[in-house]
Amino acid sequence: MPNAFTPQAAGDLNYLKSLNRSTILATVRRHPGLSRADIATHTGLTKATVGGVVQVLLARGWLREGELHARGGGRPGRALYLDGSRHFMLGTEVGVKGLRLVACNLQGDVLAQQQSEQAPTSPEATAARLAGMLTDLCRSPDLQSRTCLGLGVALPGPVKPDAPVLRLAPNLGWVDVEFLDLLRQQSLEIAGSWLLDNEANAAAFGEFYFFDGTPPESIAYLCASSGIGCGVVSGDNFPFISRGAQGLFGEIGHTVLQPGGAPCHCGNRGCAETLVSGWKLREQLDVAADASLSEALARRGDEPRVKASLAQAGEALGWLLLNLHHTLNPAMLILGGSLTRLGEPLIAPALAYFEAHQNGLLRQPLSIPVKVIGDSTFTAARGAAAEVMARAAVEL
Amino acid sequence: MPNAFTPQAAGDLNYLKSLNRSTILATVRRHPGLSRADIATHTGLTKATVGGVVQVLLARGWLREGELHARGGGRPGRALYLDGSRHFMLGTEVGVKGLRLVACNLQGDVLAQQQSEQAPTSPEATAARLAGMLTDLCRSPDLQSRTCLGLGVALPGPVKPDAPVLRLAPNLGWVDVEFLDLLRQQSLEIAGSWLLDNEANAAAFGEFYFFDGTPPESIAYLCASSGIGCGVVSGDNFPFISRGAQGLFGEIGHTVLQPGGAPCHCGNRGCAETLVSGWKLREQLDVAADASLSEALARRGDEPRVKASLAQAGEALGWLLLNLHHTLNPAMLILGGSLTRLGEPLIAPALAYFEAHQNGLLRQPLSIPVKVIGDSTFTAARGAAAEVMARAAVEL
DNA sequence: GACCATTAGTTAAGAGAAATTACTAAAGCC
DNA sequence: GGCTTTAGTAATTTCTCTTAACTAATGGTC
Repeated sequence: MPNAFTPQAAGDLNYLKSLNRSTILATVRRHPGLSRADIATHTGLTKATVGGVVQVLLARGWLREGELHARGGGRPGRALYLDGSRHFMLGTEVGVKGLRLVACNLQGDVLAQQQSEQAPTSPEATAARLAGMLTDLCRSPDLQSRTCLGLGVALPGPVKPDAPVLRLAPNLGWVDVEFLDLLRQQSLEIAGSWLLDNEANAAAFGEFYFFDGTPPESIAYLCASSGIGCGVVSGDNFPFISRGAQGLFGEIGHTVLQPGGAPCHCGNRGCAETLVSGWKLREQLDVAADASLSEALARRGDEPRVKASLAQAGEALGWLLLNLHHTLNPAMLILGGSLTRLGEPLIAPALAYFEAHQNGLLRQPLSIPVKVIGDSTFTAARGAAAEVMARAAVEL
Repeated sequence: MPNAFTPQAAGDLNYLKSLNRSTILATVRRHPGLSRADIATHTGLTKATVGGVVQVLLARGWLREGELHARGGGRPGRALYLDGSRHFMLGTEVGVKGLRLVACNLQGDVLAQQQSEQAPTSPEATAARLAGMLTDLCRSPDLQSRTCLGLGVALPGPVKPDAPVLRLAPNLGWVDVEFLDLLRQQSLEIAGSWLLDNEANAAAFGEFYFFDGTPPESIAYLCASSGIGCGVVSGDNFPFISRGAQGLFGEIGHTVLQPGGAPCHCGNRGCAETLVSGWKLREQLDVAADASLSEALARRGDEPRVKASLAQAGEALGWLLLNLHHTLNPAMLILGGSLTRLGEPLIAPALAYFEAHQNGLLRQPLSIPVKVIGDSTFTAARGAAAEVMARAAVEL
């Protein structure tokens, strides 16, 4: 797929340097413990080049040297790891139901987290509240000795592909919000670069960037909560987020599955969200907007009506997974969002539908793995932090 | 979206040079008649760099100098154009109904074309037949004074993303065919690099690469013929084809629109192809496999059954366009493939459906242009030739 | 018509990055 | 201890882009 990190106009030597630095960093990220020599063979760069870049990264606290490991004869190589002790990135998610904040180190470990279950109101008030929580979070003892690389904000709606502007968050009622500017007016003292992204994109990016082990060629993260969104990330050394012309890539909640079906808030009928989404389940099962959907349905799990609704919604979710796969063909599907907390009654039929229908395109099993994140409370926030790290690596 | 031209492992100076050369070439391609100075301001490169690259491109016959154009005072700039007279690329499409061949110059003009309406049989026999036709085509007088940059072959099925192997062409009955190897055994004398791609990808690439005027940020080409496929191309200077993990990106013909609907040859039920596709229309309207669908239906255009079928299929096509848009958000949609020859009875309802439903995601008109290619006989073949040119530009 | 301002394009020198080569460092093996 | 092997560094070379100076060509002005 495309590449996140292509020079807009043309390339100078600076770009080349940045490219190689990011490549080396990505190699260590994916294969912790490699030596300089390993990196050289792995990336195709020469020992000398790798050595130079590694020196810079060590000096800046992005890498640390580990133990020696001998391999038969010869001088043993010095293992290299991401240094998780010198920096941190802030990530936040402004969700329909509340705010989530995390601070991560370079390895993706969460150093501190915080959440508020109070639903956002206006953009301005939310920015003020978020600023307060961020200030609190930054007081965590574990962060004091570290350098901040920046702040990422995830929002539940499409974001302009070329500017940090939220275009529309239907479930918040926000339109064309330049949220970072509102935050800046709060005179926050947060160093580094700030960025804004859609929650599904951020979550997808985080799952890809901080993947345990060698990440797949690409992933699609399906975010099922109040609405249904999807983020796609791919790319070897520069994870790339597919955004589309207007930032609407992955707005699969409004793909039409039943022409003439139930009306959707987008104006059409029979959108995917009218079959499976938080707002639809609440409507169908009479759960109040301020109550927790998962708790309410857990209590009422034995009601036939609840069972049937969840099974039906689950099947629709599987249907969406299938169409997503046949359209984007990601190497891995990840299912997250608050709806995964509804558990087996929803997830099992979704996976069953997908498993039963995914083959056929090549007349052989495709076996695309589907990973379900049971608790994705901080997934998008952590992903926003990952985006900050990726940008910092380029600008280093 | 991602970027076609990212170094797999790491970047050397060679890569940088190639990057800038391609950028400059892309600038001339998109804005014929620019001077060196214009290119410099346009790309951000310096006059010196541009001058050097242009000299090389002139020497190799990729560019030609045109007239002077004065702009007020000062020395007038020398217009630069792609040189359409020194090279050519060969492109072929192995279609379900026959073979199509074109030779293009650097500007995308078709210098020679040829087609055979005889359906392909085995891969080996088809390679032999194609080789003969290619040899014929290369005898065209207009090609004699030119250098061949290579050969591109488009096939109706998914191709491995990292190797020139056709994985499956259901409508040809081919499985895992290394078609370029079969062609090589024909001892063809065609210089340059050879490549293989899916027909929708090739067509999409060609429409993007040889776009008249400044191309949109990205395009999705929906190919409606025997089956339904889709190709997506994006990227500024290095048009990138989205391929997915297994080369199945854009296999939207098998997205499920009606669970439990009519059976599809892929094994599932209710795939998009069961609602709109060449094979479905033939089945529905009793058109023999060896007859021309468009001619048969043109004759029978007044039958209510034909009208109803086409209207229904057209609406399904619009539905597909809509879901494609909401999933990929391309800046432009192009509708091609042999089914567009069925004309208004099919196309009008498709466009009407799309127009009526495309808005809503941002609460404002999205106005994604939809371009219909009435006769796309040589579109995929020309696109394959475009891919050859793009590769040659990188390897130059 | 000489001169100047302005823009286009080339040439030459300088800076930066990676490749090549040669070297030092540190281990195992004999 | 010496040899072999591999890791990492240092010096040199090569390549590319940039900077700056220069030449080229035009229009405008006195």
